[in-house]
Amino acid sequence: MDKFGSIKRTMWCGAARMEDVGREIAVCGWVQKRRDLGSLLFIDLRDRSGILQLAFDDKTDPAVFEKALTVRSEYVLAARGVLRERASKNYEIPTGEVELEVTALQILAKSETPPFEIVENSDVNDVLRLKYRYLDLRRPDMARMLQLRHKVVKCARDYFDEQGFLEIETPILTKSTPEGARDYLVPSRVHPGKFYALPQSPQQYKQLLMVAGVDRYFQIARCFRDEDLRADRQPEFTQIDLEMSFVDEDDVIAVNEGFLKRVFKTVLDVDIETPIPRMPYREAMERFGSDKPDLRFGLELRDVSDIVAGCGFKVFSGPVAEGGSVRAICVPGGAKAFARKQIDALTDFVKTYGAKGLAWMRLSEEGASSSFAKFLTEEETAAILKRCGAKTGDLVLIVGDASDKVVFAALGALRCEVARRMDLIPKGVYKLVWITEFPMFEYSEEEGRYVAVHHPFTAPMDEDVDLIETDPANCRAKAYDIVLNGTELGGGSIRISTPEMQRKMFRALGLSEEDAQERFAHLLTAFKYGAPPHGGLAYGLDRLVMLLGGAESIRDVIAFPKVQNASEPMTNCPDTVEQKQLEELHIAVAAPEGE
RNA sequence: GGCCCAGUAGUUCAGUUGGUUAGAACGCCAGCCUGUCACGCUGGAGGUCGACGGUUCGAGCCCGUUCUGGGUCGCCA
Repeated sequence: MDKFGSIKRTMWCGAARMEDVGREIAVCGWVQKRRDLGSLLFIDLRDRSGILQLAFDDKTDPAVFEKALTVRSEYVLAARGVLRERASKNYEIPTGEVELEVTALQILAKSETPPFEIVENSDVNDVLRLKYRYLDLRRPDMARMLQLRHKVVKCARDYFDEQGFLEIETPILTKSTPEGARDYLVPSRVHPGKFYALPQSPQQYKQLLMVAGVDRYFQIARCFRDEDLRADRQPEFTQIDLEMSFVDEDDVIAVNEGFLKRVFKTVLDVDIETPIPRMPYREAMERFGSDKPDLRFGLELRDVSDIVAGCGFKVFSGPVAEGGSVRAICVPGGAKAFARKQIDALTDFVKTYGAKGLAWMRLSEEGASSSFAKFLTEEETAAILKRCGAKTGDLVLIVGDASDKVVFAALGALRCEVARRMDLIPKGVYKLVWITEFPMFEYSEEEGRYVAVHHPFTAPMDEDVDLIETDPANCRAKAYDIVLNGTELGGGSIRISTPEMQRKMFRALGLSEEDAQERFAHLLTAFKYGAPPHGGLAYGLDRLVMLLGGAESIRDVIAFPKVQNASEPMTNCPDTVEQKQLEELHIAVAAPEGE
């Protein structure tokens, strides 16, 4: 092993080009590959920028050649020499026309054979990758993803700085205000029996910053939610969080359209059209069965409740009578694409969303077949087909349920599933949409009360203020989500900024005056001293990077992510702690079940 | 908490109806090779078939339990 020092890097591996030929350069990196041709030896040296071929010849310098022969995969090298044009070129890689004729070589570290090959697009299983994440991150696609993430964050800092925003850090140790997701708790040593909570978002702090006169705040904010993981959900994640004073919805949306335009141009060189279209929540649900509609394809929902309300088929008339609905999607060309077996699979699919079943009609060239036509009159069937715009060759899929929520969930998901199966989703297309006019409240069967759809600091729409008390279910909020290709990228709202309205809101949520005071005294008190009208938005940075980078999982854009049971295979956390630590924190741990 | 899927060499996988000594590719090791870049050629090492239990003359394969991971519903203001 050689001592580091005599060879200092002058160039990244991936930067060498024809115009550098003849220069003496030095590079550092890891051995990607060694090709031994006898008295000729090539080593591909890799750093985060790319790969450069090192060339060794036993006649030119036998000592350097002998040393190069001992090198293995993932050894760390420093190499100096003169860059030269290759005798035979490789046009597949950016540095493929040149190579380094090495005259000085240092082996800075040896390496055992890694547990998996460090190559692009490897499909090694996730746990192994995460256990050796530092090796996984050497892979060019992963290195690129980290660089892309940096670019997005830098773009956010640059843009919001230009727009007059101040970046301000808010606490990680905060007060638990149980409304929404489960909190991660941190025990206090100084206050026995008391706990901090890790922030689910900096929501209340950023509102207090508005009261403080900061006027425009942003933060790259780490957030924590103790809920089950998904492909696009991690227990700790990062928001681009911002808040503005003296603004209405249009102001917040305008600033953020500027940011989105910038980030798409900077990162992907894609021009997005502004203003970005807006769609009220109700319309999104009616047309797409989702508050995050994917607008890259059609397959819109059609309400056929009125047609089947009085029909003889209980599966259809029942839900309508019980206050629900019956809705359909028409799949052009679906009659051929979906045989009975595939339709059965779709039926199982909608059942996972609570639907009782899936009614269907195939309009094949050879004639129609259907799961429901025999229960309806010809006129009723014809009216359904007309409503859907169904033609020969199409497939009509129908879900009815006493709960609109179930119908929308099932058909909204089904529409995406069908589009995936029929390959209807165009590549390289970015469809952004603002979803607006969200409901303020949603009735929670579990809690037996109304809960905030967004959060309890969201302001109602001016024309719906009175509905908070008279008809909460129909009260709409000044809330908006930005949706990209069927994924919620971010969301925000105009906030309540008077103590009266905030109290009214807490009352509607079934929070007593005492409870509200206990949990939110800081906010209610602050509002007494002159809170400016304010509002903001937060992006899920990880999701944004995932979509921009074309990653399939949020794990691919986070340096050290957790696996599904919220543990981390590399450090093996969470883990037990010493009894002494527990005692200092005044914590007694019950023995795990079964011990 | 529910449902679905997967677990075989270092890695990615194949393994027929339950039947001899569990295979391939890549990787690894050794030898040869002067223009490779998925280098090539020759040879070699490498396996508790996730674990436990059961059925059977016999289990990688069938059954049960369990562990690990992935996806998903619930959950995620």
